[in-house]
Amino acid sequence: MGATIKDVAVEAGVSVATVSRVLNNNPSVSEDAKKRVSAAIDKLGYSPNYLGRNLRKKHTNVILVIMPNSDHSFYMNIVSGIRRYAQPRGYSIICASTDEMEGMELRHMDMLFNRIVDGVILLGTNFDADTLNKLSEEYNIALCTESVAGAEVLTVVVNDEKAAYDATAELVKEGHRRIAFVGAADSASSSRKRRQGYIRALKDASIPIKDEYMYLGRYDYVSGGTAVEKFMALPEPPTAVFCVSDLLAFSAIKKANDLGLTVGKDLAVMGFDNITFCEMMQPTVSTVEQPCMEMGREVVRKLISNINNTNGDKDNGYYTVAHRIVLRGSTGHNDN
Amino acid sequence: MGATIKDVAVEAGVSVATVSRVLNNNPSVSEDAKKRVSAAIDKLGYSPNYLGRNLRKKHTNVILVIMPNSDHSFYMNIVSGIRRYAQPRGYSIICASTDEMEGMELRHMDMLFNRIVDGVILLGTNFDADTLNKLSEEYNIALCTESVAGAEVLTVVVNDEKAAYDATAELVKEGHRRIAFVGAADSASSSRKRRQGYIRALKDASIPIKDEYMYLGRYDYVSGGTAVEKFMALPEPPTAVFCVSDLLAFSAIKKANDLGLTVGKDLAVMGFDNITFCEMMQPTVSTVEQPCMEMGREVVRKLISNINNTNGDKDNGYYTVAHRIVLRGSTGHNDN
DNA sequence: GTGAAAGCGCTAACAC
DNA sequence: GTGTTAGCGCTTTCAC
Repeated sequence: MGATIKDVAVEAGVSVATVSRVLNNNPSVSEDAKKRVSAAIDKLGYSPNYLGRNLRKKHTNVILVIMPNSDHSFYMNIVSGIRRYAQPRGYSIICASTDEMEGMELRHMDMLFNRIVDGVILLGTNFDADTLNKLSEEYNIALCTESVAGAEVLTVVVNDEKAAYDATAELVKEGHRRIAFVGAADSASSSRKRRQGYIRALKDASIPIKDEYMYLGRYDYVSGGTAVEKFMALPEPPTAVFCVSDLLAFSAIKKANDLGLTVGKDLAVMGFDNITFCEMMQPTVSTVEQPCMEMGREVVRKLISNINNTNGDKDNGYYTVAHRIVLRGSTGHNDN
Repeated sequence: MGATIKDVAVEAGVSVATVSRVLNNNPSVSEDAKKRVSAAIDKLGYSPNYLGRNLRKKHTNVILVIMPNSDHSFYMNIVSGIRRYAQPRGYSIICASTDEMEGMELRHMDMLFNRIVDGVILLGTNFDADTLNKLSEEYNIALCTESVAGAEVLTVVVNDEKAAYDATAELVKEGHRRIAFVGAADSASSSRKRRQGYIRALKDASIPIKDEYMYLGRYDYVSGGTAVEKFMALPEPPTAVFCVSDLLAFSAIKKANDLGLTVGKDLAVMGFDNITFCEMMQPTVSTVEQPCMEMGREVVRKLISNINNTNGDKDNGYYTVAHRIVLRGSTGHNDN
């Protein structure tokens, strides 16, 4: 088992250099030699050992995507977008997830330090700006969906502030004046920015900001329900809730249902992300769509360009990509 | 950038062999040397190049998981189980997904052929038994959640026939006599087996099998709704529907709702997999739970043992793992 | 306890 | 158009 380039060479009666040349589509090799090498490869069932190749070439053509957790089906859409761009260009994409465990992110980054991958795309990160900047000097990294303030690192995100502004403004337009907000802790820059957008939209509509209409928990499922429970116990409960993730919206909707409210009528709920399940829920859920495919494509496109950029001027820009408000049943709109 | 073992050696005033020894925790190295090497490593910010290391060691300690698509959040739970076992044992797990595209599976397997990974776990496959058997001779591969008939390859799955039998029997026990089935094409062994289990359960209850109560589509979301639409147009529509995936159940439920039926009362729906969203749906959905964590753990445990088994007798066994029926709102049970 | 040196499989100068 | 050879960064015998 495990034929090497040398085996192929003797089988084909040529030197290893010639074999290597046909492997790499080097034009300067005769038709005859090419044919004999191909035959030998087939006969021996040879495939090149990439450890040797990559060691020599000093790059691997694989890019690692690190996700904070694995239950956001939203991340998968980004990965799809990344893959669709990268694969035809000779890059393999591999994924790892942090499962929100301490130290895991750094563990995964080892693949970068150990030269197993050429670059890393972080779909959310716990690294601070300093660390990121230092990392970015020596390695090719990029942020996607979650920026970090002060980090001069290639990042592509949605304009979170504007997106939240638009979502909230839409709720206002529907006639709501008592609009609550469910966010994650402000440490997540996306949630912080969305909260700012929410506040700005209320201000623009001359609606006073109420602390009791703001709930900050975690990005995951449970917090939404807790928030709604709290909101609905208020003397003046809100008529609309804007959640910074669809998962949060789902749990908010469920709790509202349990409380006997008809979502879309008694209470409007708006999510964020537009994951597939939004259309499967009952009612379907309104949300802010992040253009996952496009984000994935853009971030990997720029990252690859950085990787191939030997002269030091890499693109560490901050790019935003257009969001879209999707109105469905949970805000009283018709489906389809 | 990119210090090598040689740099560390000169910095520490020792030979590369000694550096390598401390890197690999070889006991036969003096405290003093160890200290100097560690200092040099820190100073230079050195991390070993795994391409060199792996080339020499002839293994990489990474295992690849290939998924048929990326929207089954169910797969992610298996990957979690795999990771939780593998990581503490020095193995990295990386994921790739086929996105149901022709040829992608083989493309990903290249990582195995190219020695980039030590083994592969297939969460569903398009390879036939012959191919799999041939592959398994030379490489370490395993199947999980989806077996293939005639393949003598390490596989761990749920007993699909029995699981479907139990699910259907439960529906019978609830008093249903008109029970429909929504499956994927029989080419998917899991779906075929589940259909067999469904049939056996009906037979055991002396309920005649009706062709018009059987719908075979795809594993994904849409088919469920189509099926329900068809079923409900029947002169004698079913009172219960068993779907071979939760996604199918979700879409069945949605369609039933659209048709004005109250799921859990007018129509019972049972899914398969127990993905997280089952608890978020309205009503919550009853299902057959596959013990993802356990499956992941078992399959990777056995695969790693195969990888480390230099003498040729590898474990190509077929293992099943216990399923569990979870009763929720969609079959009229309380959510608790 | 430590170092010199061979070699893992491959690519790329260089020579012819 | 082809072969020879050095060497990518590392581990591991084998001497000492």
